[in-house]
Amino acid sequence: MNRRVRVRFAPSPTGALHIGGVRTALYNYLFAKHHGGDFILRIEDTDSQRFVPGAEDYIMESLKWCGIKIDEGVAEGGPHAPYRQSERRAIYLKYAEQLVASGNAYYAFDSAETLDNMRKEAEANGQTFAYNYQVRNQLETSLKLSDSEVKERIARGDQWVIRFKMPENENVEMDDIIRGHITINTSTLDDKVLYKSADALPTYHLANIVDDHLMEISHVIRGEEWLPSLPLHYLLYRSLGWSDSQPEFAHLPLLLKPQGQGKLSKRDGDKFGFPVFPLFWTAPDGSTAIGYREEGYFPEAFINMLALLGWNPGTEQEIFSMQELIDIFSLEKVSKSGARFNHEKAKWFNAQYLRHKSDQELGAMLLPLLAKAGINTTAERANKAVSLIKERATFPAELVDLTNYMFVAPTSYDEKSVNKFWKPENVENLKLMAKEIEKCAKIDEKETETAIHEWIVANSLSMGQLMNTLRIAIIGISQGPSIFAICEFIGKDETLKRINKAIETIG
RNA sequence: GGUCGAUUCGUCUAACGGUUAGGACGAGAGAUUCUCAAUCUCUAAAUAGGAGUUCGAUUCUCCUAUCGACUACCA
Repeated sequence: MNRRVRVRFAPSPTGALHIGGVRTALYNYLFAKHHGGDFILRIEDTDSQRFVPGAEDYIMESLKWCGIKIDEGVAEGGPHAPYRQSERRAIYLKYAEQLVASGNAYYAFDSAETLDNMRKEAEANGQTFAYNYQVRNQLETSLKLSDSEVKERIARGDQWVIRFKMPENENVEMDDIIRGHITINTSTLDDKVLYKSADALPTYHLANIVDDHLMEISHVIRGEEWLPSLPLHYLLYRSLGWSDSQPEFAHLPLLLKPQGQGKLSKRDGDKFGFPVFPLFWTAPDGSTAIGYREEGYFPEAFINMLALLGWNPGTEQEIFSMQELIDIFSLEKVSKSGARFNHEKAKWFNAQYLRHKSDQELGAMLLPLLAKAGINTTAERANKAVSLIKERATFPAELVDLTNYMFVAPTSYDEKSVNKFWKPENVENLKLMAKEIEKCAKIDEKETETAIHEWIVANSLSMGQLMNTLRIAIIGISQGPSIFAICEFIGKDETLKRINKAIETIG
C-alpha cells in the first residue's frame, strides 16, 4: 500500500520531556521528512490525575528549540483537530461501545478496592493477580450480569469501566520494523481497561488506537516500553475492523542511565551531573532541573548527539545537519539494544559546532556576556577576540573567561606561572624586550614575532623563558593563544603599559 | 515470579556467513608550539559463556548467564 507517511509524537503532559522523549520525537520527525510526510503532535492527556500544568508548553517549546517542526498539532491545528485527547473525549465512547456490541469488550463494575484486595490476596499466596479469562466470569461484569442488570447499574450511576476481552489462547503474530517478527500468546495477557466512566475518558490503549486510525497515522514509532502492549493494539485494530489500515510499528531501544541500571527517567533530574531535559524545568512542587539549552548546548549539537544515540548510518561521518539527517535516516539502521548516554561525547559535539560558527555569530554571543562582566567593546573587537580562542571552548559561556584579558589588564598574576618564569634575569630581559617593542611602529602578530625572535636569538636568550615572562605580564597566566596575536589585539601602548604594570606589581 | 526484548573495546557504534573485528568519545604516549588548548601520529581496549549448523560463524539455531522493559480504572 502506498499511503502518505504520517507519524505522530504523542507525549502525555505529566512533566518535562526528557531526552529519551526528544529522541523519539526526533526519529519520528526524521522519518516523516525523509518520506515527505507529516509530523503530528498529539497530546495524550487522558490521565486527569497526572496532568501537570505547563508540561504541554514545555514540550512544544522543546521541539521548537530542537528545530523539529510540527505539521499538525495542538497549536498548529490541522484537518484532524483537536489534537488534545481531553478535547476529543466525545469520540471515544462510541468505539468502546462498539467493541462491547461486537463481543470484544465488556462492562466491569468492580471497585478499585475489590481489585486491590484481590491483588493483595494473590500476592499473599505468592501469585500474581491478573484480570483475565480465568477470573473475569467471577467478577462483576456484563459477561455475568444480565443485560437489564447492566443497564440498570449504569443508569443508577454505578462506576464502570469497559475492558477488552482478551482471547483465551491465540498466537498474535506481529511485525516490528526494528525488531522483526514477534509472536505472543494471548493467554499471558490480561483484560485491559479501555474506558472509564469515572472521568469519561478512554485509557491510553483505546485513545491511541482510535486517534491513530482517525488521524491516518501510517507509522507508529515509539519507545520499547510499549512493546508488551503491541498485541493488545493489534487485537484492537482487528476488533474495530481496521486491520487493513493499521499502521506499521517500530519500537525504539531505550535510553539507559549513565551508570547503574534502568532506563533514564524524568526523576533522575540532574543528579548525574548532566541534564536529562532539553530545557530548564520547574516542577509544580517547585523543584527545578537544568536543561541543555541553559547549559550552553547548541540545538544542532544536541540533535546531532541524540540522533546518533541508537542510530547510525553505517558510515564514519559524525557531524550531521538536520537536513543531512533527514536525507539519510532510516528505521532499519536503528539499533536494537538500549544506549547509555555519554556526557563527554555530548560536550565534544558542542565544541565541534562551536568552532564551526562564524566569528560574527560567536562575537554576537560574547558581546552581552562581556557587558555583564562590565566590559564594553565593539562588535568588531568581539569578533576578532573570539576568532583567536574559539577552538578552545566548548560552551559560549566560556568565551568570557577566554577573552576578558584581551579587554582588561590582569589584576592578579597566576602564582604557579610566576614562580616558574618570573625570575630576575627574565624580568631584566623583559625590560630590554619592551624597548625593542617600542621601536616597532605598531604590533603585528607575524612581523613583531619575527623581530623579537631575531632579537632573542641575537642576544642568545631563551625563547621559552622570555615569551612566558611576557605572557605573564600581558595576561597574567601562561596559557592562551599566541602572545603576539594578543599583543596585536591590545595594541602597542597597552602592551607596554601592561609590561610596566607587571614589573611594578610583581617586582 | 510470569511474558517479551536485548547482549561487539569503559561508552556510542561498524562489519552480504569469509576483515589483521573498523570508527568516534574518553584514556595513555609522542610530535608541534612562547604556554595552555586545538591539531597530527601512535598505543592499549571488545564479539557474555557453552553447544550446534557450516569448508568457515560477531553474524544462523538452541541452552545458560546477565541486563532491560512490561506486568494499574498511568502513559
